[in-house]
Amino acid sequence: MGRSPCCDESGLKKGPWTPEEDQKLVKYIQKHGHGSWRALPKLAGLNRCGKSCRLRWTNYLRPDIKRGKFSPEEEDTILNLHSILGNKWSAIASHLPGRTDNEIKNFWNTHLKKKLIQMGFDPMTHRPRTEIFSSLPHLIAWANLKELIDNHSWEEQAMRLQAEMTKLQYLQGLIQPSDGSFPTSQPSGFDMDTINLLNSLSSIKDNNNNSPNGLNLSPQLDIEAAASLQSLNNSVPFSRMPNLQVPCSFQTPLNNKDTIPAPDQFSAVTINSPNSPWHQLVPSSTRTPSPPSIALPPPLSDTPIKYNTLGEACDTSVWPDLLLEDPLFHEIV
DNA sequence: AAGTTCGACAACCGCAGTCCA
DNA sequence: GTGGACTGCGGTTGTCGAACT
Repeated sequence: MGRSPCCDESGLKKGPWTPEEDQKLVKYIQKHGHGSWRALPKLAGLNRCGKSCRLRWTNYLRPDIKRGKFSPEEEDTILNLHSILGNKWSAIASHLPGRTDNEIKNFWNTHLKKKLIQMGFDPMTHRPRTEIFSSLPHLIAWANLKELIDNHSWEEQAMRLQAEMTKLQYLQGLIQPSDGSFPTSQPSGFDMDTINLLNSLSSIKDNNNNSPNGLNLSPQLDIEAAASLQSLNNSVPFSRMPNLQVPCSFQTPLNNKDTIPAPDQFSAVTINSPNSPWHQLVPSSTRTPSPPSIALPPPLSDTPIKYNTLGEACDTSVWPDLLLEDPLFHEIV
């Protein structure tokens, strides 16, 4: 075991590296390899500790490092892997060629984590932050009461409150489908973890097949992933789940040309009134199953379309219109 | 224009695991 | 088997430039 000797020996430089130091380090490693990091600084003529040299090399100077913005595909992979692996940055980095664990960690902390929180998801569990939704009825009631006192009649407000509660129930049903209260798209026992795993397997497999920089899975794992996908496809409505399980749009216009057909086991039905431009997807016992090929996920890089838990096409960067329209949502989030 | 705040990211710290004498 | 040296890893801090007041 043994604790590593402290790097703080007096005289050793700390802080940002200068171009000259970088050049020395690169030159030395190109010529001799890094060998022992502890011995390297002296040999390379650097007034740094070996640990600092190692970090500088692995996180910044290594020739195979890919710099610049993360692509949407990389972001997708990070999110999926993080939902399974948690903060195992090195493990995640091993699936993203050219990216370092430090870079991914920073990207997560500065971008993705905030994004998830803003969307109301717990960045650690990737599940909806239920405390927000459990407090929603109270907040809505409070807000409505305030508005009621200010502006409207009791009758008018009673109707509004009822509408809000219906909206909320619908929302909860979609986000937490396992409670079985509202339209649910998943068979019992098919939880978020399974979805995450499935999602990741799907993206891993796709990356492996389609990208020269794809993931380096062993053939065996690839076969297992494919087998898992296939078996899950037999029991699961959709094999390609959305990023983060973001509930995307809860309703889509019926007359929209771009509307994606409801996936297998679901029918589009109108809600509220026959003239409503909106529909929701509900389990359907009458539809015939789709061919297996439909259930297989399209290649990640080739498909701009993503699906929410109901299988709707959606833009994962967008929150449900229902929520976004609600000023209360902005107050809470 | 100067001061302050914020965000992004590079770098550091310290624990834990592995290797080897 | 033991303990020191070394490396890997994840969390945290520091720095710097941009945006804001």
